[in-house]
Amino acid sequence: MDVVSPELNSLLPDEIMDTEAIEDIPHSQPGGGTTVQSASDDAPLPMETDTPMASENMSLCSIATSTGHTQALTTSTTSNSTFIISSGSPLPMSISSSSPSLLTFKPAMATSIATTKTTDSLTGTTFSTSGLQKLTAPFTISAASHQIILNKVASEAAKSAGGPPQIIKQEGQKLLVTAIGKSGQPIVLQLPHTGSKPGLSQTSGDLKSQAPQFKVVTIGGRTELKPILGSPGNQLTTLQAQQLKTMQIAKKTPVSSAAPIKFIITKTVNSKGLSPQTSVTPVIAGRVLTQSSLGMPSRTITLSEPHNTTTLQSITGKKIAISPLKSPSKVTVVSVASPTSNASHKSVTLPVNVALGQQILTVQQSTPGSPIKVTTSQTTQGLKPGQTVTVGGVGGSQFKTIIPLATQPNVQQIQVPGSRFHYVRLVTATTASSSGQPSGPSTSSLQTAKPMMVSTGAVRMSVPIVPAQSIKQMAPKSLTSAAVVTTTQTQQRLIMPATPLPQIQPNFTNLPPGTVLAPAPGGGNMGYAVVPAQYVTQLQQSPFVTLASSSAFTTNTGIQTQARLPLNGLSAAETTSRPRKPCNCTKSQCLKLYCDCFANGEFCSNCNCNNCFNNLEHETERLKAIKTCLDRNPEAFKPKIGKGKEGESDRQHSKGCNCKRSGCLKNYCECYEAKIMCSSICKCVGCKNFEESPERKTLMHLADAADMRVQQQTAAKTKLSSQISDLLMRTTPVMSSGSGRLPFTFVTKEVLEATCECLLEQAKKAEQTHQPQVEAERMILEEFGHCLMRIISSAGKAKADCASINC
DNA sequence: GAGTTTGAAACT
DNA sequence: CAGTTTCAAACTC
Repeated sequence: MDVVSPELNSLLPDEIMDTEAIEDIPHSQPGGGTTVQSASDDAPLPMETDTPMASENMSLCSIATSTGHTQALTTSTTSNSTFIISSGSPLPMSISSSSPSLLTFKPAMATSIATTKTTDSLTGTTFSTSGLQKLTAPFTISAASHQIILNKVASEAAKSAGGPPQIIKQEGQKLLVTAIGKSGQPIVLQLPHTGSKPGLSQTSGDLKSQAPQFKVVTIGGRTELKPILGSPGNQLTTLQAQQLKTMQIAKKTPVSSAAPIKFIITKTVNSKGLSPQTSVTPVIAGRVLTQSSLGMPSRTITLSEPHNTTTLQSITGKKIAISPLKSPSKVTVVSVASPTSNASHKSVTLPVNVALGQQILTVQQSTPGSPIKVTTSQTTQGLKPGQTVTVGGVGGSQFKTIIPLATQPNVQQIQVPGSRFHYVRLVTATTASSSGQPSGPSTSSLQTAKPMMVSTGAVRMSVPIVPAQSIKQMAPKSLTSAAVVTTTQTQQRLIMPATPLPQIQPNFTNLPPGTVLAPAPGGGNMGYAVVPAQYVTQLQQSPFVTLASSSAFTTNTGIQTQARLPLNGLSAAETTSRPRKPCNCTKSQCLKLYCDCFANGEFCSNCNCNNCFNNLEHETERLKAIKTCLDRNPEAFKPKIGKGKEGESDRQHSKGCNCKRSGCLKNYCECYEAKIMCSSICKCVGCKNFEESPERKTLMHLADAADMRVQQQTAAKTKLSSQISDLLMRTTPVMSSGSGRLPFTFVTKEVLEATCECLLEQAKKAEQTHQPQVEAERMILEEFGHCLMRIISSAGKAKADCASINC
């Protein structure tokens, strides 16, 4: 085990999120026999999220009942870090570490949660799995380090199931944990070799060719991570492991028969946030992931975070608690599978996406039959079928997230901008266990689609939560993967695969900013719906949006809210504050880069376009168009204006302009439009858009003057407006008293006629004296002013009289 | 608001 | 890759 240093941590996002790698890895792996995999496909792997907390508690428990073995993984951190893993009896596992640090793998028949306090670092070299396998390797968990990587990597030794002891190696600063075997089978925690050979650590369960890896990253300064690995229980799946494989989305993952899962994510202060519904084991000032014990119908996972009140929203059967986290905080999502694997096989995919200030929380599930409860604290965002919500970070941080979908339930990732990531680990217990609420349809607080909002620093995204009923209806499409991809700088992309669509799968890394791949409306073979990130927000505004069915998206085209993501180097504030210009496309169907909406990865809304296909109703066409654009230019959706090293002064057009006639001093020029100067890469002719250009300076001055004028006018209007309101406010009491009237109320028909006569008289007078027109107008206006003054004066006197009389 | 100009995008 | 066409925004009147 290794702990990843902060520096490495900062590098992880790209590393983890590399979608290409994701796709490639599965294929590159040798036969399944050599691949380390989790126990069973059905068993979801627990995911965990790290957040930098001064003190945190985390616990993950996964339970597999079928074998009567309970697996519990608990990680608790109290001001320090603790790593505890308990596994079913067949697999006693222990990691000994020198005090004060403690790392423990401990078998438990039922759910066991162990909490240990550790000092800043944990180190150990031995990992034993009840003789089945023994892993010995130096490992370190240090509070200072912020990452823990669980990786499914095969080691040579691991290639033979139940073979020679496996080793947990400390490599660099990464911690890899591999394969979870079925009950009674060895679990391997392994640090990846530099080699890419997939290892295998598990004998039971289907071995998939994929060698999933998942990384758990702890964010934040001092958090320690406590990666947990599922137990050898029957139903721990390779799948989960694969999912956890951070960015690798298994294209062909076995459909997990995961039992109902409850997700509870809570941000708690001293466990205050724990939802009553869940059997949560509060951990000391940290996050608690709790799992129920064997035989219990519980599937609750609670993530608690200090200083939060939790509002629970429940979907029958499953609970999802989402805790908004403050940037350095952690988000944890845990899912526990219910024992009802045999129950009705309505698989439910319940994605919960939460965008937190700088955190992303995603919850996903596919569960058979049982209701789902979602608990959310603070703002939440919606749920989508198969979906993922990613929240963008701010400040140039990039993060990419790929989240496995239905077929890979239980794995979720949370990413935080910057080097801080949050991974959500969903723990699935194949057996029912926990004291969570029964999976009755009734108890859900999410009876209606309720948008959950999570405040995000610069970016806010939300997704409506699907009512429990709808969720049940959600087609358990065997989604192979879900991905959230954030590409450039502050841009974010969400990818929500619904069903496999190999032929059209876009290059995730190049999708338009803020793109979400969601189940395509209309189903069909289309597996992806590319949804602009802001559309997620749009969706949430419609209370009737149902994530359960993809068709729901099609009904929400009118939603307008734009949660724009920063583009072209502009700050989030800039982009969000400025309303998007509606396009006027007539021939491109808004599916070409001519269309600004499309080019920005947005759906058209409130546009003036004709025959627009840039909407969910035409997701198929839209997706194809995106693919076409990406084929033509992989950078097509990336910002043209790169952000300079420091400040805007260094911003530069990625390709340069080609202006011929505008001198690069008109908005035709992309450089000028972006308010940057042309650079050497520009191919413009007669360029005047350079630093010393007098024309440019003149234009700049004019522009500044114009801006100033506008500002002054705006200020004047505001002031006048406030004065008028103030005047009205002052006069209101008079009116309300019934005894007074506003001056204009004195403008009766008679007064009006008299005024007009005065004005006409003045006009005649001017005419008779042969005054020029200008002078005549002046005289008339003057007279009009006098008239007004007399009216106002009369009104004032009348009010004064009334007041005196009343007194 | 209609028409023109412009340059990026798309096409060949 | 270069030349041409298409397109929609920017601009002018």
